[in-house]
Amino acid sequence: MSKRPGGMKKRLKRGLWSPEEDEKLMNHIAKYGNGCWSSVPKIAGLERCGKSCRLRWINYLRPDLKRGAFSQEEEDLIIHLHSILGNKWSQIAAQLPGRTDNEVKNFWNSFIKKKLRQRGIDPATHKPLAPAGAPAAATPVSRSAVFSEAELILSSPVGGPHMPPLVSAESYVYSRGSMDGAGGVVGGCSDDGSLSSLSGYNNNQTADFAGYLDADALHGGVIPSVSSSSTLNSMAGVSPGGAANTNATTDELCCNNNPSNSGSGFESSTTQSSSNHHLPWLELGSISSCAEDGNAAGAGADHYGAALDELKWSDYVFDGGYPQYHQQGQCIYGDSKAAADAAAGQFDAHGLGINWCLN
DNA sequence: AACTATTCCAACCGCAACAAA
DNA sequence: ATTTGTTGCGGTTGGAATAGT
Repeated sequence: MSKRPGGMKKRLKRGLWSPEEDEKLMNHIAKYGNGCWSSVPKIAGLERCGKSCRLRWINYLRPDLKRGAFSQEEEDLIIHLHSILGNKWSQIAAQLPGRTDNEVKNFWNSFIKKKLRQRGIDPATHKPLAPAGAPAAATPVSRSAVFSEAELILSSPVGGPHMPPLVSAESYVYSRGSMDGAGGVVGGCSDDGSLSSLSGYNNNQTADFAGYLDADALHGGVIPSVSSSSTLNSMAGVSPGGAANTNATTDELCCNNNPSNSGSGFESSTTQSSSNHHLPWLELGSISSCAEDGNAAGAGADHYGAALDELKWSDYVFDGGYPQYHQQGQCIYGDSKAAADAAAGQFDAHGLGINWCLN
């Protein structure tokens, strides 16, 4: 599946990853943690660029990935978040534990987009499509206007108990139930392009940004900062080296993420709120959240780190939890999507947490 | 059965942001 | 202040899988 030859000094392998390569990479991460991706290929004996290794890990090998079909709730959430955030896939994915930005993006492009169009909604603007013959689509919503508002929202402290509603609820209905049937969506943005109304995230239930973006509503996660929170950091998953990546010195960084290092191999999300209900291993350990700045500072982090000391990453990875390969490592859960779905039940973040904690 | 078209998704690319030297 | 290296993100692409003829 080579994309382009790309004359490099040292010939790097491209295309699909083989099970052997995956194993090497997982072995490497099990041993050293992640971080310093540029050195990973050399140390791990992979003929890939570090970037490719990173992608492979983030999008495919990470044990906290959910995989399997998107649920109705996830789909609705994606649509709704997209209406607010636009193509900020990493931020959208951050609200979907176990999902990667790539996965969400693909899902959007291959499924949701189509579906919205079928229902007469412009997936780009989330407004009703102009009827055929009408002058080109309804004045496109000024994305900048929308985003600036969204970003304003996002950048403002979330969770203020009395954050005023930013929009009133009207008729921006995405919920499947509401859309099925004649007419689909009506209403939407105000003339000035701002998202003046967003409602019915769930069956016309009145909603507003503030409510929608409430930490609890968003799987307990605080909206990630636009700056640097990555999917990896902000998803409810293992984030080996997460904060360490940003704080450690280079010397430390290059593989200081060994899980045995005071838990630093697995930092909790930078975007976790105090509610960790999507961090089952935290629940199991009754661990409070970490500092929001991603430094995992404070008692919560210490607690977390201590608990994680108990984890045996390599045990998990290579003991039972190690995925089965299917055709060039493309399906790590079994022979079919069904199997994958079934497996997901025990290999999702929850199962993972349990496994790890039990190890 | 053979061929073609379409769909889906893993992986790649380029760019931007950031940190360290 | 500048350069260099690393990481993260979003857009795009190639090809395997699947559906249709």
